[in-house]
Amino acid sequence: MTISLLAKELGLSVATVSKALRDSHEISTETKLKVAELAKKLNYVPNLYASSLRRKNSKTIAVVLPEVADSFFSLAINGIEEVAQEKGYHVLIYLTHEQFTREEAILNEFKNGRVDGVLLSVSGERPSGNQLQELVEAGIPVVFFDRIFEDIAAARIITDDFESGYMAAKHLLDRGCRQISFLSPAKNLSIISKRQEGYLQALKDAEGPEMTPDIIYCPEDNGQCHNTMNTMLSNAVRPDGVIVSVEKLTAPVYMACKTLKLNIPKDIKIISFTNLQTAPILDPPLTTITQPAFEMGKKAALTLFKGIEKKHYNWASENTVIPSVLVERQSTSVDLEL
Amino acid sequence: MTISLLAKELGLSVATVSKALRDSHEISTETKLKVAELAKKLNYVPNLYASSLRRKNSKTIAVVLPEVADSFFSLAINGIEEVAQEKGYHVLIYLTHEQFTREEAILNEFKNGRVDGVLLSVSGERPSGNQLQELVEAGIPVVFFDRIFEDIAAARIITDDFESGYMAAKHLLDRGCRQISFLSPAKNLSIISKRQEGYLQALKDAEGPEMTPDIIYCPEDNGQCHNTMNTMLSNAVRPDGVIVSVEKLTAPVYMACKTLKLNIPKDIKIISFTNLQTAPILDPPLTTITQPAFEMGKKAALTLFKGIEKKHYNWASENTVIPSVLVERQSTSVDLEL
DNA sequence: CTGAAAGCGCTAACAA
DNA sequence: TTGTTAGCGCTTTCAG
Repeated sequence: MTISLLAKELGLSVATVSKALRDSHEISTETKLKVAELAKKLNYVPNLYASSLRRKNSKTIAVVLPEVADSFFSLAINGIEEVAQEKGYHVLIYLTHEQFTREEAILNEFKNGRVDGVLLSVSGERPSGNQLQELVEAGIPVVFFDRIFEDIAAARIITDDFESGYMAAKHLLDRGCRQISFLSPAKNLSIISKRQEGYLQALKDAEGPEMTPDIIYCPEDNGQCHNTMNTMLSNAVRPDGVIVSVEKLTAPVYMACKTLKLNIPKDIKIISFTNLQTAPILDPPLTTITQPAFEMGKKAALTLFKGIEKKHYNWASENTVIPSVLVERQSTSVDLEL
Repeated sequence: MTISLLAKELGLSVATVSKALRDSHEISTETKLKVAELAKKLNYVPNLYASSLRRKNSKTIAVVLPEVADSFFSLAINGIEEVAQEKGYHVLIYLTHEQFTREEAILNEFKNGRVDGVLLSVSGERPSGNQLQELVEAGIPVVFFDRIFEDIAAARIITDDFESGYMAAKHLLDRGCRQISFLSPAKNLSIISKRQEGYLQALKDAEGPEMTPDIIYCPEDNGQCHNTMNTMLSNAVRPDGVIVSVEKLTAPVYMACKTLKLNIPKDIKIISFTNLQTAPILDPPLTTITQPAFEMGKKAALTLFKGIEKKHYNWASENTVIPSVLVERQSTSVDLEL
């Protein structure tokens, strides 16, 4: 089914049919009706590629993520998809698996009209600065969400990672912890560094004797990670509080505590950056710093469409910070109602 | 950057450049090299829409899911994306939110060359039979995964839901349960019915006095669900075993038990269909039936590409069943080492 | 081995 | 209000 077929059937020109289909003001209501009717009857679906080629837009956006097996990104996708569907846009999804080269290759493909805009959470290895710069210069709207690349002038939807890190540490301090470790994935992610800075600052600001920060790197391959944790927790001076800076390290820590028969929160208190919906039914229920994932996804998409629709000339300097919230549960409680 | 620009620069024709770019055998190695070099230097990226329009394929597949905030689908996406990226394909993602009308609208868009193939997990309301039929008839490869629509002849990648349901019930029976409830979402999903049938069969097959099945529907809006569970668990004859047929009902059940001070597994044993990675650190650790999510995604994509590449003439009758596995943990244990 | 030319389906000047 | 026409960038016969 093509426009020209419709046109022939109706005894009209392709131009007229095309305009009628797009509800142009220069077409009579009568013909519009006739066209619409036949289109429906014959189940006409426009060829998006033809129209994209001609109009130089594609009605599709790209979402580039490190991964999707993390509840933050899952929730964010929901937010993104919701507004995209509302706007009649299609959503392409790409996973970088935190690999720089993949990210580069992916972004490179967007330079030729493939997508009308890009939503990006940069990979851990290092951000694809050049590709990004070129994209932005090519006039393709880019919105960072959650994980940004500072050097590129693009809109940003983030949460307050420094604040959150500070908040997490402060929370543990308030609960009496004096030896707080910060558990970090090996990657040099900006958001993790910010959380880490917040943690360091909170230690500095704390009353009483100075505390020595303790940052522990846990590579993502399981074996290693488990060992690191076991060592950390079996040490003579083991932490009495742990900040888990990233969701995927939560389960390993809990498991390690179980193995070593460390009681949470009596022996050690744990707070974790996560959107896990099972936090309240963990053993014990986990105190979390929860990111507004859905909202961030939604807001990011909304901002991207501002850029795509060129409604706001300075949309690219938008810098939205949506606060994370600390939800206190038993993993950091002081009384032992467990 | 277009082919004709490259051609001009090189003093060649567009045809030659096009062929060189696609590594055609009718082009000399020398010119191929020259073309490749300049293309890289000028950062040429082919316009996918132009080539799609011409070739009638799009190098993109669609993945249509009920939702993504479920660990099964998150994991499946990873599998899908992996093989798509390997094949150089793009992945469009669409969420139906279990709504029939959305699913219909989405599928309808695929009729005009938008995608080369569709990976579909049907929505809960009811499957979009007509749209699907038309898609299949239009020659667009469709692969069902996890949730299928029986009446449509398309490849299927599923798990053994009847078996799993049977296995779950059998497991509880073996652990001494005599009053087993089956917790179901309100939707009429084929996979849930299969699990349910397995459960019913297991009850029938069980030795000893006949047991009355008890199927409890929990609508997805939270309040309702919570009430239903509270009622179920406060009844005079409350269940001593529960099969949670779908991931998202797990947390509510655990919460309800907590509220009612029911001890799992002493007072009530729970087994759940879920891919939650936090299952081992729940309170208590949760016995699960785990679906091979990543593998299913991967296999589904692989099968789809068979269809797209037309390598196997009868790929559409492929019907792969990947078994789920029962992982026993404390939520169904008989001794009270808790 | 290279090139000329037609056209994929649609849109947007411009004419009528 | 409708129609004519010229492409968008690419692929693909078919000639050279």
